[in-house]
Order: sequence, then C-alpha cells, then structure tokens
Amino acid sequence: MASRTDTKTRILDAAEKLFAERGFSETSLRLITSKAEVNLASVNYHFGSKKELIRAVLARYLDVFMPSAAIEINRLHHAPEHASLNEIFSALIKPLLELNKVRNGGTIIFLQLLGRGYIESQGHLRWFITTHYGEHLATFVKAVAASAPHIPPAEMFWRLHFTLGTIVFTMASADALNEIAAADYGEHNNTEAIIRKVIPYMAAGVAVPVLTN
Amino acid sequence: MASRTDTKTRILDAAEKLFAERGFSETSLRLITSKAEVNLASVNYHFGSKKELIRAVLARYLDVFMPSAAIEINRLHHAPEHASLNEIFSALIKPLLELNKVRNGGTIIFLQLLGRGYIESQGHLRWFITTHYGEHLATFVKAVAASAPHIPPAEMFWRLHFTLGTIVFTMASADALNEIAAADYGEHNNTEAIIRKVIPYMAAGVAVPVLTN
DNA sequence: GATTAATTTAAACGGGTGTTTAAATTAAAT
DNA sequence: ATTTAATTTAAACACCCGTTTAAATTAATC
Repeated sequence: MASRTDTKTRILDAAEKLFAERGFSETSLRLITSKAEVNLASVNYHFGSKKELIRAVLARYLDVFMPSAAIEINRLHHAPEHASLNEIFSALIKPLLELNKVRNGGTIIFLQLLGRGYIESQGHLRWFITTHYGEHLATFVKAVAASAPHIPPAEMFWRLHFTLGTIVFTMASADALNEIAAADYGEHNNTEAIIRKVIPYMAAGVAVPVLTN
Repeated sequence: MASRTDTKTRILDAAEKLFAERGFSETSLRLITSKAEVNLASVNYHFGSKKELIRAVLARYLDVFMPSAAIEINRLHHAPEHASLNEIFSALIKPLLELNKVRNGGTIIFLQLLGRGYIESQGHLRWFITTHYGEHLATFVKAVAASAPHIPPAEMFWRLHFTLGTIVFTMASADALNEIAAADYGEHNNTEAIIRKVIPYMAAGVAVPVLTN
C-alpha cells in the first residue's frame, strides 16, 4: 500500500510541474512517467485516463486552496466593518502562499494550472470548479459584491472574470515577465511580490464606477 | 496565379478560425486543409511548415492592426491636452473593430489568437511582436505613460501586462462568458460591448496610485 | 502549340500519442 | 505457507501527427 500512494504521488508531482510549464496537451504521459520514474501504464492504472489525471492534479490544489480561502473570506465578512476590496483580495494571499509550503513553487504552479485549464479546456474546468466548489466561490463573490455595492451584478460578473484573466495570464507568463523586468528595470520579484502588485490593479478595476452616458 | 493566392487565402481563413477556437497545437493541418477544401500538402508547399503558417496568420492581422492603432494613438498624442487613459484605450476600439470588416468576427479572432500565442508559444510571440512592431508598441506605451505620470516605469511594465492578460483572457473565454451572462443576467454582448466593458476596468487598474507603506 | 514553370494531388514516411493487454512481480489475507 | 489481491512491467495496438516525395495536372511563357 505504501508503494501505491507513492507511485500515485510521484505521478501527480511530476505531472503538475510539467502541466504548469507546458500545458496539458503539450505534456505526454511518457514525459510524465519518465520524470516520475514510474511505468507508463501506471497512469492509466491509477487514474484511468489522462483527462482524469488532469482533474486529480487540479483537485489536489483546489481541495487545499478553496476551503482555506473561504475561511479567510468569512473571517473578513463577519467583521463589523465592511472590508475593502483590497482587503478581500489580500485575504487570498495567505491561502495562496500556503500552497508553497505544500510543494515548492506550489503557488505559481496552482495559478498556472488554473490558467491553462481555463484556456485549454474550453469551459470544462469552469464547470468542474463551479460544481465542486460553488459554495466557496459564492462566499467570495458575495464578499466582493458587498464591498462594491455600486456595481450591478451583471457588471460584477464580467469584472470578476476580467480579474481572473489578469491574475491567471500574469502567472502563466510570470517567468518570462520576471526575466524582462530584471533585464530592463533591475527588478527581481518572487510570486508573492507579483501577487501584491496585481491586487491593487484588480481592486481598482472591479470598483471603478460604471460609466453611464 | 489566381489559384495560388486563392489556396493560400483559403488556408489562412480556415486556420485562423480553428487556431482561435482550439489553439495552435490542438489544430491539425489535416483539420485545416479539410475545412479549407485544399490538399494537405499545400500547407507545406505554400507556407513551409505549420509554425510558419501560424506566423502568417498572426502577421495578417498585426499588419492591419498595428499601423492603424499607431495612427490613432498618435492622433491623440499630438492633441493639445493630454488624453486620459480611457481615451487612449478607447482609441484602440476603432482599429480593433475594423478587423471585423476585414473578416467576419475578425476582432475577436485576432484577440484570441494573441492570447493563444502568448500562452502557447512561451515567449516566441512576445519576441516576434516586439521585434516586428516595436515602434508601434513604443508609441502606445509612451502615450499611456504620459497619461499616468505618477506610475514608475517598472510598475507600468507590470500593469500593461496585467492589461494584456485581462483583455486576452477575456476574449479567449468570451463565448463561454457570454453564454453564462445571457443565462444568468439576460445579457447579450457582442465583441464591441465586451471591449467597452473592459476598458474602464483596465484604465482604473493602470492608473491606481502605487501603494507606499 | 510546344516548352517550361507553378501548383495540386495521392501516397507514404517516420515518429509520437493515449490506451490496452497479459504476464511477472510484490503485498495482503487466510 | 498458500492463496488471493494489488501493483508493476514490457510489449503491442490503433491512431493521429507534420512532413516529404514523385507523379499528375494546371498555368504561364516563348
């Protein structure tokens, strides 16, 4: 039994790294199993198919992040004064950075997987997340809406997806952007620094008054 | 000679649509040539390789969009009063929507291709665009920087890439988001409506004061 | 109209993909 | 210790990929 979980974990560890770096369809099972030093067929034995492996990789992160994020949001929401958007987004920093303790580079891997998933899977991931973590998401959306009551729900829907695009695209390109920033401006940002840069941007965008003319 | 350009165009037309919908690596040459109703080998005959076809598809849009965008930005920049960020971003609407006249759905196809390219090509597209359209990009960046002089260059670098992520991710998911918006809020947005929604979001994010604490 | 060049075509090539199979091995249970 | 179950393994399967080839066809040139 020790060997089973071991093999499963080795596959998940190798897969998530490669998936985040090169995308799902660009990562072959042969590459994963060779990096994980397990037999090719063990993926299908333990996970059934490549698609289910992808889901397992994502679920391993979502199962840690989503409850943790919901707790932080609830903590804010139950506070007497209404939290600002910056505070709400910042409440996600701790859950995100805790993923770094689960695995080296976990934070950026998770965000990159999220982005890859949303773009590559043409809606499948969106469905998967909303059906499996809908309550957690609703907590977050409710908190954001309460902090920006001047934004109509439909407009908020769009802006939250703008926000998702911002963070997810940024993280997918984070390594490349960091290289350019280092070369051109002498900047060296880790994942946390980038997250702290992007939060004010997103908060300002979400809260900007709707143009009426 | 009529047949040559015809075949080339048929390939480009079919390819850009499929590339935008499913991504580059998920789109096979066999799918492209069957949709285009041309022979499989004609892609390699006319373009040399799949990679060069991808470049040709992108260049056909960039060659129209980039000069047109630069003209609009320059028009703003030469005006006596400084343009606002909203005006600068809005100046891109016309060049973007003109792509719709070049081809049906050209605007969203272009933005989706851009997003796919940035995410799939791990920096190749970024290099291609900056080396081929660097002067046009510089015009845009200079105009934005002049409109938000309180943002340091390094911070502006990051915020402009946040902005790219916002628009590009949004457009890549536009169809799916539109379906949800229609079902949940009775909204029906075309490409222009989405662009007009996202511009205030991006402008507010780019201009938000840098936190100093 | 004959000759040359450009294009289209069908077929094959070599290689990579996810998945399945059945035998070999290891672990667990009786 | 023997039987049963779980896991690992090497090999093969069937399929799709981008690219190349060489012959057939079409267009352009002399």
